[in-house]
This record gives sequence, structure tokens and C-alpha cells, in this order.
Amino acid sequence: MGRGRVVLERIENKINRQVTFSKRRSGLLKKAFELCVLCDAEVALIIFSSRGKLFQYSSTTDINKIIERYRQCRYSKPQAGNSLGHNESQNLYQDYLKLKAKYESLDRKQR
Amino acid sequence: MGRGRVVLERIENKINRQVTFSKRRSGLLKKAFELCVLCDAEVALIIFSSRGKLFQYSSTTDINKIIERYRQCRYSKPQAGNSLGHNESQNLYQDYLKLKAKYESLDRKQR
DNA sequence: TCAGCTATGTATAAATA
DNA sequence: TTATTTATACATAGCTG
Repeated sequence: MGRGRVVLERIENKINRQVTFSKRRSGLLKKAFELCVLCDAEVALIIFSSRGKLFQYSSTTDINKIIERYRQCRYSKPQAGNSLGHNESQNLYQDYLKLKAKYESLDRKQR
Repeated sequence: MGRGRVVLERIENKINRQVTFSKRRSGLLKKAFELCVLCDAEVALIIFSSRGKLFQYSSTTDINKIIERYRQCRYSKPQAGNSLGHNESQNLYQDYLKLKAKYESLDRKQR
């Protein structure tokens, strides 16, 4: 876009890199928003600049909801690569949540 | 883009909505990737379609790294006191084991 | 569904103020 | 710097096969 074809590599000039970051970041956030509205999707977008500044977009009030949903979805998978031994439920994250609930329940009793 | 101006509201026609979702999703993922490469940024992008299918992009091998960095940044404190969050190890399985140990310890005390 | 096509609207790199 | 402008490249809505 703009003048000249985009070469896909790190922009070495620091000024240009920052300007481009600023423009493309806002473009990306806008497009994320549009995708949500137009297509009824749920989107979470986290961006860190090279200097560590945080930007984010979330289609829900709480981005953590989407992250949790992501984890449910991700770790519910058969975990082909993860041979750490959750062979029965095949679901480490579910196990984790169950255990957490048990722990908290026991903790309450304890007090 | 394309023929006719985009109206920013949910696309009611289901077929059109799915087609648009597919196209814009790939566009969004591409732009996220480009932002990372061109501007040396770190990006995590999670998308759920309206029917619950998951798509994601991450500039690092493990998207959880970015999520954790986000939490560190967002909630400021490293959350040292809360060993139930996945804040430090960034490793669900490690967390699971730690929690299991705590649970068992508490359980023993209880008896 | 699933790719191409293409006319048109957008995003944005570079220039300018 | 930062904001605005402009020229161009890019993305994509509606089609078509």
C-alpha cells in the first residue's frame, strides 16, 4: 500500500518502523472490530510494540473470557503432542479446573 | 472494498456472512503477521467463528507466552501471591503439578 | 461449498506542511 | 517530531463456474 511495494522484512529505519507500526496497528484493531461486527465473531487481539507497549482489542468486555475459551478449546483437544499422562480424560485443562475447585473447597473447609 | 460500501452491522445472510468471515479472517491473520515482521512487534490473535471454530495467530511459538506477558502488564503485579494463576511458569502442566502437591498437603493436614 | 475474478473501496508509504 | 495529503498497493463484496 502506499508508494512502493511492501517488502516483508523488518523495517530497519527506526522512525519509519514506528510510524508504520502506529498506522498498521490501528488498521489491525479496526479490522478486528469489523470482523466481530460483520460476522458475529469473537476476537481477542494483543499487541506489544517492540518497546513493550501494550495494545489490545477484545470483542467482549473481558478479554480473559476469550482467553479462557481459547484454553478450553485448545487443551480439550486430544493432546496428541502431550504425552504427560492425562490419558483418561485427555484434558489437562479440565483436570486443572476440577482440581482447583476441589482445592478451594477443601481450603474453605479447613478454615 | 469490493463493490459497494461496507455497512458496519451484522451480515444477516448466513452464506454471505460465512464467506466474508473466511475472507476477512485470512486478511486479519495476514496483517497480524505483517505487523510482527515489519515492526518487530509481538502479536497474539484469537478468533472464534460464530459457530465456535477456533483460529489463531501468534508471533511466538507459544501464544501463552504473550498472554502471560499481557497479564503481567495488565495486572501489573507479577501476582506472586496467587499461585493458582498461570502467571509465572507459563506452563499449565507445571501449575497442575504444583496445585496437586498443595492439594495433597492440605488434604493430609485435614485428616 | 470452494476457488478465481474484478470493480471498487480501503489502507498506508512516502511526501509535505 | 506529529498531522495531513496523496499516490498507489492491497483487500474484498458480489459474481461466476
